[in-house]
Amino acid sequence: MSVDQEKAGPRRQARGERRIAQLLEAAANVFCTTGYTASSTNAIAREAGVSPGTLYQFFPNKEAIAIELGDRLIHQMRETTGEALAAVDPSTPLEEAIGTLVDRFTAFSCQHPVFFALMHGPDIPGRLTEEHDALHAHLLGQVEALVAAFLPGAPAADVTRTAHLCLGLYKAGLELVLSHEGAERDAYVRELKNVLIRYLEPLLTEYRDRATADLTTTRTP
Amino acid sequence: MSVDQEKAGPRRQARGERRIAQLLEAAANVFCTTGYTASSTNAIAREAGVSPGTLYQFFPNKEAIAIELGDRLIHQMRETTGEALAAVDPSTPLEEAIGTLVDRFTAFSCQHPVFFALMHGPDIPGRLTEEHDALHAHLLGQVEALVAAFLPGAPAADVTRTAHLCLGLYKAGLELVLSHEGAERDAYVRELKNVLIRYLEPLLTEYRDRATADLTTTRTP
Amino acid sequence: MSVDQEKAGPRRQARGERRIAQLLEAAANVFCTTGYTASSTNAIAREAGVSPGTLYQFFPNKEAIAIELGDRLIHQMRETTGEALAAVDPSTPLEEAIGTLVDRFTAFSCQHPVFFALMHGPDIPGRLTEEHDALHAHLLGQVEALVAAFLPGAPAADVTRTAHLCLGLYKAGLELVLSHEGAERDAYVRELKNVLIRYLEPLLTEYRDRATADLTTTRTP
Amino acid sequence: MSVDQEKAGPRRQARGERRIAQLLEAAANVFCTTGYTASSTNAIAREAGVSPGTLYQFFPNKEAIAIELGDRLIHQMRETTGEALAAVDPSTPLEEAIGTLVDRFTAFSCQHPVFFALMHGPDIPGRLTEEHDALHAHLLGQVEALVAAFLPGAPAADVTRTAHLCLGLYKAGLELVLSHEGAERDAYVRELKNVLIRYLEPLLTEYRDRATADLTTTRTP
DNA sequence: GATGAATGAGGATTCATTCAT
DNA sequence: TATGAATGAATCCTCATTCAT
Repeated sequence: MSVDQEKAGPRRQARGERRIAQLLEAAANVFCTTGYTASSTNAIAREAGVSPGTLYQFFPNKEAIAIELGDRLIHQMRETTGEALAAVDPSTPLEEAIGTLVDRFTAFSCQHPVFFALMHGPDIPGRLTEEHDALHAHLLGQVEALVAAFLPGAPAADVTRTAHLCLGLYKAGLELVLSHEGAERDAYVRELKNVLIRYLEPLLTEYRDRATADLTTTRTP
Repeated sequence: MSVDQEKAGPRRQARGERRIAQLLEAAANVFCTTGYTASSTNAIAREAGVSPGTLYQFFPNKEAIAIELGDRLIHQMRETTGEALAAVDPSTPLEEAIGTLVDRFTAFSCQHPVFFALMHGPDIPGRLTEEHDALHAHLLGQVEALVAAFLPGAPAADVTRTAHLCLGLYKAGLELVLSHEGAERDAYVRELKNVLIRYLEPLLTEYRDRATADLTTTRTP
Repeated sequence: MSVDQEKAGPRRQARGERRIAQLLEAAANVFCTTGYTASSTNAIAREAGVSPGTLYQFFPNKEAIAIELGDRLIHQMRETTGEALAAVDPSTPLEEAIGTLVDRFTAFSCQHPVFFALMHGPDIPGRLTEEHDALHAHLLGQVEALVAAFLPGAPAADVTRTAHLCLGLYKAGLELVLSHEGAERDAYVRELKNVLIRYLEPLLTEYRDRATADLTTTRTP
Repeated sequence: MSVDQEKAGPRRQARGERRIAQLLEAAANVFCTTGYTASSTNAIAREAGVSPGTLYQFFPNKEAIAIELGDRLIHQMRETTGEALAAVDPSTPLEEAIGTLVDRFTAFSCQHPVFFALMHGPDIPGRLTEEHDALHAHLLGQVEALVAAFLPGAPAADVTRTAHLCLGLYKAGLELVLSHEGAERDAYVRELKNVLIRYLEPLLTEYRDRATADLTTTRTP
């Protein structure tokens, strides 16, 4: 809290931040080219141009790197896609909403390929590791919020299930999108939107009808 | 001499075949619990209760194990789901077709959890290793055949794309199915069917209409 | 000793002999292409088209194979080059003797490349393994006999030393001969002869003179 | 920062250099006692008193160790025997030249027994591995230069062949020298010199005469 | 005799992580 | 902070040899 610390502290922190950013970028590259499981901390350090020791000065282990990377991706995503999410409210036509969301998110994923690498955890279904869990949980939370908004009155279990499905379908579609280019990629984007729209549309009307019915039922005792 | 061989040969082979089956079963377990990439041949041998050397008497490396495992799964799948596939022809109502297929395939996947582990290749999108490729290619081929049958006259590129999508959606749904149990699992199965039906239904009518239009155009010159 | 044994015995032995020959031939091939140290018994068995177990029915270990191979080579060599050795007596002019011997032995080595592989033991000077020792000792014995014949009256130590040298020089030359072909190989053969002739010629005259001197000294007291 | 590097850098390098020297010395010992092919990196690490991982921090594999060892030997040899080579020019009487060279080189080989172990490649004639090749090529180059100097006007092929032979003869002699001690060793050194002198002497006069003849022929047309 | 399955120690090599400087 | 050397357990895989059939 002394003046000295106030001067040195930020400078150090600044340097530390640069190192961390550098390491995370390197990690992103390595994760993308090698896959998370097969990536080694030594390889990340090498890619970052620092020694292994330096890496461990900032991260206690490999998983921590992935977690931090995931967190930063979440933040960046919020900044990039936040307005899109905000602009989407239940009054938006579904087609438009899905269109905007998928466009934004696929654009983000294309710019940050590591996003996909992190989403695809180490294969074991059920057993999620912390970093993938964090990323997944975040996305799921957002999707759940959206689903809840679009399906008012739907039971929590249904909302969760629908959100899980939407996220899963999106990830599946994204994989195909990322593994193609040009016109074909665009075609996959289009189809992914169709999948989601067609799946959700009936749910929307179903719950709208049900809500009306409930209303009627309630009003006419 | 021929008698000798007839007696001894099969006996040897029998023991070997048992070992192979045992190793493959062990590998399936290890792949499921550890994930393919993180699985080690030593762990597989240990699980099978044999020495590492024994494993290498039958398989040259880890990939070969996955390949053989995949091949056997494909065969078993053919036997188990073959009639379902055969019974499905374009005259079948889509809902019924999808229902049967998804039921059969999810049942199979639930009985052979390693099937999912092998379908989920080592994280790196695009870079497919041989064993996952084989499995994936087989499934894709079947799906393509189905899609082609249901969308007669569709351009090859569309068929392929649709097949890719269906398979991807199925895999995504399967992951959710496998990670739930009981009633919730059933619910996911239902929703997975809905996803596929709703996505494909419009394509069917679209191509049917187009075919009719072509017919009309051709007939009235 | 019964009739049965007399019938079966030889037949069995004949079969065994064939197997042994087959294994030794395979071993020769493997030793030549892989080098003795790096050769594996499994590889030899595979090359011979038999199982590892069969190999161990005839040879207790890898070294025994090399020993037997060496012994057979010695026998074959005796048959092939024996007359050459026999024909060489001190009355033969050195040039002719060396010429004949080198020709015979290089011809033999070219026909049996494993001969060289076995002569070149596992690198460690001094530490000779049994099989190479046997081969080496045999050759050395023959060379010593020759040297002793050509240098009558030479002290044993000198004979041994000269023999060691001649054999060493021959082996060095042989390596060069074997690693060339056609005219160049012939040139190396010629030069190898020259090396030996020029080295030994002075020794011959030296000992002849010394012998004469001794004679004179003894006669004129 | 530069100060840091100037301070830290060399210190690190110093430690590393010491380790490398230590590892190379250990490797030399192991190669000598076990032979190159049969030597294991684990054994080398053990001999050096470090863990296997440490070895691999400095050398990517066994061959790299041999290569570096060979390189250092070449350098040491240059320093130790360089003046001897330099002092030898065609005007030197052959006997003296050979005497000096053999004395120097055998002295060096006796002090560095691994030199011989590395010269003796892995048994397979023709198939040279990089490390032995480097050493061999270096020696051959020097011998060729000498031969060319002593046999002016000799065709390149003859020079190369003669060099190959001299080197081979030297190696053969060296093996004998190394496997004896005391007076007997000296005797082998003497004989090795004799071999080389007697083999080369006639070549010298031959080419001298030929050169004179050419001169005469040219002058008296 | 012959087979081929079985062994387990040992080979090269990698890797997450720690530590002295 | 930063370095890079150090670790040692774990990786994949091989090999000489044995054993039940």
